[in-house]
Amino acid sequence: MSKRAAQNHKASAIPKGSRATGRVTIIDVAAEAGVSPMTVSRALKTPALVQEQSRERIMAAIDKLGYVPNQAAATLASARSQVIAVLVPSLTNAVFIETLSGIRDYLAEAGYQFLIGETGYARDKEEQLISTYLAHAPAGFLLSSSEQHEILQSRPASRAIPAVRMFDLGRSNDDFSVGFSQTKAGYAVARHLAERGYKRPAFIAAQLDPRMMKRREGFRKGLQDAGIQSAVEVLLPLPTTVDMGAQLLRRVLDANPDCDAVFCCNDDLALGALFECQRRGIAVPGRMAIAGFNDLSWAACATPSITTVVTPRYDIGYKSARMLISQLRGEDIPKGRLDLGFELAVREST
Amino acid sequence: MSKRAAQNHKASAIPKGSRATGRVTIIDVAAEAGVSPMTVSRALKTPALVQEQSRERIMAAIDKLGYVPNQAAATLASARSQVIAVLVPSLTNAVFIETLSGIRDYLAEAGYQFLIGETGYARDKEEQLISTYLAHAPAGFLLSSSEQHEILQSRPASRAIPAVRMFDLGRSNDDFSVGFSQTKAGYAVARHLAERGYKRPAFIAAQLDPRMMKRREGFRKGLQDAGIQSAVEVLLPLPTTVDMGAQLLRRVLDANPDCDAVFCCNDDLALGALFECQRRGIAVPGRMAIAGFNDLSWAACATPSITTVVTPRYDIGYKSARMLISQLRGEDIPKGRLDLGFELAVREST
DNA sequence: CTGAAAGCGCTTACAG
DNA sequence: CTGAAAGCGCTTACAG
Repeated sequence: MSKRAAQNHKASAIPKGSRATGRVTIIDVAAEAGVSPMTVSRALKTPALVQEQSRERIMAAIDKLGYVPNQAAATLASARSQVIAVLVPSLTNAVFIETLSGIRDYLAEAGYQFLIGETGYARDKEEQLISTYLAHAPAGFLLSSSEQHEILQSRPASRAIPAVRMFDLGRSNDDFSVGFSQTKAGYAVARHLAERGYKRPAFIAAQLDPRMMKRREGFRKGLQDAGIQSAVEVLLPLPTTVDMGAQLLRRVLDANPDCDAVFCCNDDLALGALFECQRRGIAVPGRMAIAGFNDLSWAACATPSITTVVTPRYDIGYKSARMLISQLRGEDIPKGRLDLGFELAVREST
Repeated sequence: MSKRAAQNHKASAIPKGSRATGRVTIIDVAAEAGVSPMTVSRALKTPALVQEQSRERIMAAIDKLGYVPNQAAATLASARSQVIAVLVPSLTNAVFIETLSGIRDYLAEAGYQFLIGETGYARDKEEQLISTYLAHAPAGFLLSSSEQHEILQSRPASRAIPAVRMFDLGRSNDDFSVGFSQTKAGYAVARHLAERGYKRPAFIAAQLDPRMMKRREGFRKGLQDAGIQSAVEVLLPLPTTVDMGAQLLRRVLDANPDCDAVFCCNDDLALGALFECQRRGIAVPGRMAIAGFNDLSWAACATPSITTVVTPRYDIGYKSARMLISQLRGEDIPKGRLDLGFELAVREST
């Protein structure tokens, strides 16, 4: 039994000047199992390289002593950590939460932890978070905007940290991204409303991030291609809430009472718009059609049920994480965009 | 300029057998500033102990070289990390997300990072996560159940890791907890319904965790004290969704058509119940009153607006983190429970 | 399949 | 206010 292991059993004198932490180390396990520390390390990381008999004795020693590996030491020695830094715009938005669930599920399988940063849709905040996280030597980054990507890629090649961009697809195939086309999704909603015969559709949005702007762009183009003129657009650079949806609908009606449909750039706004219609006795969809975005849990069971764009947000998280870990493992995966697509769920509200 | 710093400027030959990472270290900064590494370390951690002139030269060197501290090395050397492990039951529940926002805000101010674990309301999952996180030598834990607390406290005193329990209050003053009384909140809802004159209130719940059971217990007691008999209780051990609220309401009506009010153990269920009433043409609150729990964003602006219990979930996160950091800093804070209370928001639905 | 030596980049514990 | 030495607990890079 090693000196340190002994400390765990009887209060032996701590050597003068010692910094002993009392922690069980790989050295204690090695002594207990009668092998070298190096073999213990191998038994943990690459068991196939260790003789079965040694492996068994090592595992028994680990159990007996209650050994817990010290990640800080491993990270320092290998210059690689098992931590992935994830940056999302908001933590109060169900969409990103589900993406985090996907990330978590994949990383848990793969044996990684993750740090979550919330950028608040602000670029300087993003940069600050990246600096902070670099100190943790993360193995990789999962990001939700393109600028950060560039920051990481500008590092010297030897120190490059892999990154995958989520939600939106990169413009080129030069980097890794997983998502779907926001523009096409907006376009699809416009075409659907046109086909249903709505003449004066409005667009409302809050939390004006680049993705919202792409949905709007696609929506405009769709209306244009259908020969329809948008009734009105109301955009507010404030956080998205259900109540905000009610407010925006009021503004739409004030500005253009002829409006007969509204594309809400997310389901929170759509729910608020629906409640506002109910409050005013406006029939949905008879007098006003409502379309949302994301298919959050209430969209399908609202009265009336809400037409919305079903987005693959869980999958975006899961597959972004998978793409990142593949890179880390040096697997030969093609660079480029993974387009997971979207679906338009047509329901009662349109 | 040190050997390593030089490497960053010109591709000097890498010594045979070297493990140089190419990273700028505290040694490079020290050389650049003309002080010892120890002084650089002090300038970063305890600037007050370093002469202003040295400090300025050090900061200039840090800027010039682009030094980023290596947390793994710091953690290994000091046996303390700047990471807090947070365990919450679910990441798809807005309640816990807002709690995480509070935690994040306080920890960001205090210079800590955090790892988030999702227990899925399962005890074995909790224990497994604690083991995993212990390998990261977290400075402390923020937990949401009591069992884990005991696991951590059973460690030898010298290696004890501080923990604070969130949401629910501890039974005694022996440990740290921040939350409110779930039982009293349930009680308050019952008394409110009784005062409004409802005769046959039902209770519905999903995701049956201990907190739900306490709300139910309080609700029962409140009805009893008001001399009212509950119409029926429907509990399902499945995840909470809006649609589940609609299903549960249907079951209540099937089992007891006389029911005139329902206490939904959270707002997701309440929203689903409201939609189901609208679908069936059941007047709310005329024929059926609905009360929820948590005051999520839609409760106040639904049609009709939903009576609910306003819970201090952001504050629970913020103040739990504050309590934990106080402990870490060795500040003299009294052990015990911090009761943040709750509020009953009486609205149109009751 | 296994091990001895050196090193990762910090901080501790002294000593001045 | 400052610094030289040792050590935190692992993994790398060899060598067998």
